[in-house]
Amino acid sequence: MTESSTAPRPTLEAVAARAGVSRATVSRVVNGGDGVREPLVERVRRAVDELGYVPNQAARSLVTRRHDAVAVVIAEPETRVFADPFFALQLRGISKELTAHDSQLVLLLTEGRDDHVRVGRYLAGGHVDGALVFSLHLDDRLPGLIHGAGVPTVYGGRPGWGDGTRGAVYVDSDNRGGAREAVRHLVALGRTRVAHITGALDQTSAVDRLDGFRDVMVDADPRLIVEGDFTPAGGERAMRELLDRCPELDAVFAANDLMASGALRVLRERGRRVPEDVALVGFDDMLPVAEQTDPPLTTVRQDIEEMGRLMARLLLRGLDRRSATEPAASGPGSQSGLAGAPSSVVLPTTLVRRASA
Amino acid sequence: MTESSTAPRPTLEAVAARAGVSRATVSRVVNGGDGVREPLVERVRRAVDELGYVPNQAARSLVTRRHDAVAVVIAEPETRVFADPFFALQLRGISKELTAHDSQLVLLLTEGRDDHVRVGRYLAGGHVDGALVFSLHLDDRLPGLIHGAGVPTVYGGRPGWGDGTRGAVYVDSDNRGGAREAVRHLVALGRTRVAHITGALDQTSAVDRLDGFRDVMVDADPRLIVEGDFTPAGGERAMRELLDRCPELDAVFAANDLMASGALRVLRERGRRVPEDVALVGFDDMLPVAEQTDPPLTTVRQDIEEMGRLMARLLLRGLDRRSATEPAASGPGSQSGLAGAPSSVVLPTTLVRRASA
DNA sequence: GTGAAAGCGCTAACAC
DNA sequence: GTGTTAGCGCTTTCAC
Repeated sequence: MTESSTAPRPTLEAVAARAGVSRATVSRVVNGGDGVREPLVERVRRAVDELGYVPNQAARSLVTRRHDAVAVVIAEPETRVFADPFFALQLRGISKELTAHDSQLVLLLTEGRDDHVRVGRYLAGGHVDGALVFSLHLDDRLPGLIHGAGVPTVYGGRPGWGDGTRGAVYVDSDNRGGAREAVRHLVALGRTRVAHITGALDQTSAVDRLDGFRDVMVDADPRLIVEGDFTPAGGERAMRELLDRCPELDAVFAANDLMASGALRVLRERGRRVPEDVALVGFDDMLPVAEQTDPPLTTVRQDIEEMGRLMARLLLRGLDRRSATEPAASGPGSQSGLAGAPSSVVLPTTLVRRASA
Repeated sequence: MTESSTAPRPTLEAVAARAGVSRATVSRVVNGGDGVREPLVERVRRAVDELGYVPNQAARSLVTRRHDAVAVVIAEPETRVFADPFFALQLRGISKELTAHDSQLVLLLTEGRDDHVRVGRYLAGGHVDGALVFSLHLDDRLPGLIHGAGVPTVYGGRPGWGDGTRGAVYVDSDNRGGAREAVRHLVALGRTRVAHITGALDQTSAVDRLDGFRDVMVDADPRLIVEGDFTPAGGERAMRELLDRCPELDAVFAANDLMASGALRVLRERGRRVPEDVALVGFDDMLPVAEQTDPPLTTVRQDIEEMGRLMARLLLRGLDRRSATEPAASGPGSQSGLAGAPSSVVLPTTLVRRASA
């Protein structure tokens, strides 16, 4: 294992001794140096460099109760977690924003229900200043546990109505509006037998997109709606079922691009031309997928990285606000529902027209 | 922001008071309960539950110098970071192993050179017990910084020969052997004009695969080797160049599946049949890619998730060993090169035959 | 076996 | 401005 000496790291004390000042002064310099005269600042800085001093974060957190760290919880029980670039993009957005704010990203991946308790315990343990939580499923008890942990939280996607999610702050896309636009586009193309491959219906994004579909296809033939699971394989399966049940369909709206790509393969395999025989619209505008299918996908774009960034920004803003007002507002039982508290954001979507519809 | 009361969390002290014992006893119970008599253990446990006590990790770390956290550093400057399922898979493997060991995963994504200093500082700050580092580029100063930080580290992929990487522990695939096998397969198929699309040559994996290619195609026409960058777009670009330079080529070995998929598109676009006119082999066996291209890719499989798991296991084993021997071995300047220290692992690869070659 | 007491390294009042 | 001091909540000798 690569590593250098196990020599004990220098402490504030050591720096103070070397610079010939008190620990308090060193502390001030290390934390910005306000209210310390220039020559001293200089002396301390030099001592810090010479000794290679780095503050011990544990000691600092112990007194400040800040950690400059945020947990990112991805509650995806299945193998799907990362195969989907979706999470990756959100993570990037989050990472950028946190970095800019000098906060660390602690990644909590949950593989199954058991992990939820672990996550709850971790959050309650006061390791992090806040949490960003994704991909909740309707029956999750995670929100309850998180609520119980008393950690400021922003959700990615509108959470369901489980424990502790009323009043929750979240960032979401306009899933319903986007779906509506997608289906309207198909209708405008003259398609009349429009099918829908839904996402996993235990997630609000899938439900909202289905609602959007129904908004336009008010009395859609129920055979034209099949539940998928957001994976390419699920898209294939759903497409086969649709084709079997309703061979005369002339358009498909898939709840994400990954499923659309699966559907596309099945359509080709069954000899349907896209878009001539069947028009196809996806959701996400995940470039590596949407641009590289043949034909490229018409899809509903949501700015995923921006969603991530926004979540982080919302959380950090809340934390700053709270630490600013803390002395006054804190106390047993106080809720953080102050005026000016961050509130949820729903981002608009746009239809991107390519060749598939 | 969702959260419950800001009521101060109970401390050891509080639990001790409630259970009618000393802090020391509570601490013992919380940490396993050895050497505490059963009735007391029970009393303390109940008090813990009733109060909802969760240990404050900062306080604990301050004295134990353990953090039960491991940093995962992904040094990928470009947008590519996550679009590539490669990282995702490794992360999953790592996450599983860390979880089983009750360690947290702190994700450090670097977007550019500037971030390296930040990462170095973070690691030196003693936030984590060790680090897992990926995707180093040859000119990276990251290894130097990490070495300087004095944190036990395991690398993903053989690091180059920058600062502080001699003697480094790493987990890698047998890139050279795998490449050899791929190219031999093409040769066995009767192909004589075998081209190679390399990965980004500032990474050892790309260099090793190129070496493997050369091992078999001993005096390959230099026009048949084009540098790619591990992305689909890079694969397309490289394939175009190859076709322009050397239209008579009859086989291509791409250094990963993503580039192979790009190459495949270009081959189709230029009217070459795969595998009839041009046989194509990839590397990775990234299922969502390799299985779903048309035709499916023949490729060199490496077990990426297992690599991640192994990296974590190696690191954790090293940490355990070290904390066990610490009292004796530590001291200024001591290196952790003890007998029994984990050493690097190179995992075998296997050729997976599908339709493309 | 259990408790008392001494810090871990730092920040934040409060004096000077 | 700068130093002094009192903890933050926990683990860990060391007595009993």
